[in-house]
Amino acid sequence: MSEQVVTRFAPSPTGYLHVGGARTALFNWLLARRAGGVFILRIEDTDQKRNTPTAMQQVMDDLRWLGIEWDEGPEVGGPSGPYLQSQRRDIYDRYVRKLLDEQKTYYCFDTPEQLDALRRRAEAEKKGFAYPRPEQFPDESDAAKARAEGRSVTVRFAVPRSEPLVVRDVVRGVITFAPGEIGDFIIQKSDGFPTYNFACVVDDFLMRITHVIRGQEHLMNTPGQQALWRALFADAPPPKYAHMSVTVSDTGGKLSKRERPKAMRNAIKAMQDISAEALAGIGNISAEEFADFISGKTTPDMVSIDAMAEFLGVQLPEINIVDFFKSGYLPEAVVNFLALLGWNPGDDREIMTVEQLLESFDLSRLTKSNSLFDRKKLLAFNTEHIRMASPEKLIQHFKDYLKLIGSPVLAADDELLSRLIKICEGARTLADIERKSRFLFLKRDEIEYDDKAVEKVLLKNDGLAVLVEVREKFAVTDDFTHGRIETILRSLAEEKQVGLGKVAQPLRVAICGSTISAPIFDSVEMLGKEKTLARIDWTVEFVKGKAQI
RNA sequence: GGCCCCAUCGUCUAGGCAGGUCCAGGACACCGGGUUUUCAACCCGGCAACAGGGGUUCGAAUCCCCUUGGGGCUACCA
Repeated sequence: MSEQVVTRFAPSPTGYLHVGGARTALFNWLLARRAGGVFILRIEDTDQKRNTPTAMQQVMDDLRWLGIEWDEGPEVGGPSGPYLQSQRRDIYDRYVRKLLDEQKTYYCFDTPEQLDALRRRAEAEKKGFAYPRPEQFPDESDAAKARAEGRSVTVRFAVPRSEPLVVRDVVRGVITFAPGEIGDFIIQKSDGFPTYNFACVVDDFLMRITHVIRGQEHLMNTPGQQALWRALFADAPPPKYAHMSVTVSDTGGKLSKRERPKAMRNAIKAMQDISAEALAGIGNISAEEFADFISGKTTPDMVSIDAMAEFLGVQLPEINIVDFFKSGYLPEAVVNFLALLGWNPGDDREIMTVEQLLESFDLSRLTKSNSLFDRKKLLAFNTEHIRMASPEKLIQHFKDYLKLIGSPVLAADDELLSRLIKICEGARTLADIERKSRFLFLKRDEIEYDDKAVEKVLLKNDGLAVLVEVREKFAVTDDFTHGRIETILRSLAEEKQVGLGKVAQPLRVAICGSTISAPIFDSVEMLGKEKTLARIDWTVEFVKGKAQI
């Protein structure tokens, strides 16, 4: 029997791909690639209410950005399609029918209120809730009658109670659930759609999945799913299950999409004198919605949150994969970091390429305990991956990044881009490189002068006077090259018996508006004589005007 | 409340299954110093952990039990 490994990533399309999902996808992909197997992307869109139309595309884009390609799934097809569960309803219906005929499942007609009451009673009695299975299962005529009366009809799986349910987990070993502990769960909803627990089992079988790597939040689903598997596919061996540790946030609890709205809310609360009305306008939500958001009652969608954050200049914690892209991270760094969240190669290696991860990945080295998402470590990884990346790759990533954020640096040709990248050696993110370079591509009136920089560097310590001297020296040289510029600045500093910083900083602020830029000699050379002189003139004028006020 | 999982530096972890080689190793963070035209990067040094309590054993971070703490699930969500 061929032992081909088949894994899958099965997201529900409710929004962007977030770090937790990306890690799950990565581990499954790594295992499949490592084993020369098949990696499937399956979209679990069985909840009509939660699906968002653009989510599937977003998830696919994000996976591809990370370099995770699927062998079967949307857009690429495959022998077990369709890969959207919403398009497989007839398949699920057949299996529900089979189970119904075999008396392994039964119809239910409860209202939400009735179920609620049942749960409350269990809680009051300090017992776990398990649906009370009827002595006699309702038959087809009962179901037909209920439907005719407009009552909701669901189908529940009668979970075997003769013996404990035993789950063998790759990470956690043998886990035993007492008989009756896992209650009869719904496999078909009243709208006719299958539930996750059912569709998942059917599809894992039909798509011949051999390994399921997923988050620990699914551990409690496993005994039920395995029981279902035995009821449906007794002859086929179930997939091996590996439940990974959960990634927790530094603010406590499972890392989730709520992180960003939460941070936004806190930021708004911490701010003085901001107009609720204006902000609501920015976020394109009503005043009521805004008030509800601040009070914690509701959460606007991500577009609103992002718009408000951008308007207020608030840096929200990255949580979706696309957030990291926007912040200037390299996919290689994100992949590397994600891989080490709950897994390690068993030696001291940390910075690893995808190829190295592929060589080393092994299910037996998944860790059991939860891990905290440490952004600072990711930053360190990113710094290292920028350093390691080949010039070709880095320039491509940089261009993708510039395009994404709509940077003026996009105007640069490849030669200039590679020079910018080179002189910004040591950058932590692509955003650093962009920030240090963009002044070259701005018109004079687009440059924003940082008040503090002007104050500290130009108004104090004769900064302005030094700047004027620099201008005079620059004006009389025709050789406006890196070497010449360096000579001019260094000799001026020497002449004045001051450090180079005293000369370079005023010039830096003059040409880019801030104390942070690419190295000064390169910056001046790239900007060119004409623009440099013009910016100095403009700055001198601007600062003089400011000093008078 | 019920069920389940987990527990080594601030954080991610190695070591644990096959107890002595671990007065616990690495990385990030942090602190101090160096380098320096800014921000970074870089170099050197330092701080820092086996949750607590019982066992088992000649010997326990490693095995067992309890306590405590953290997390997950408890939906006609996935």
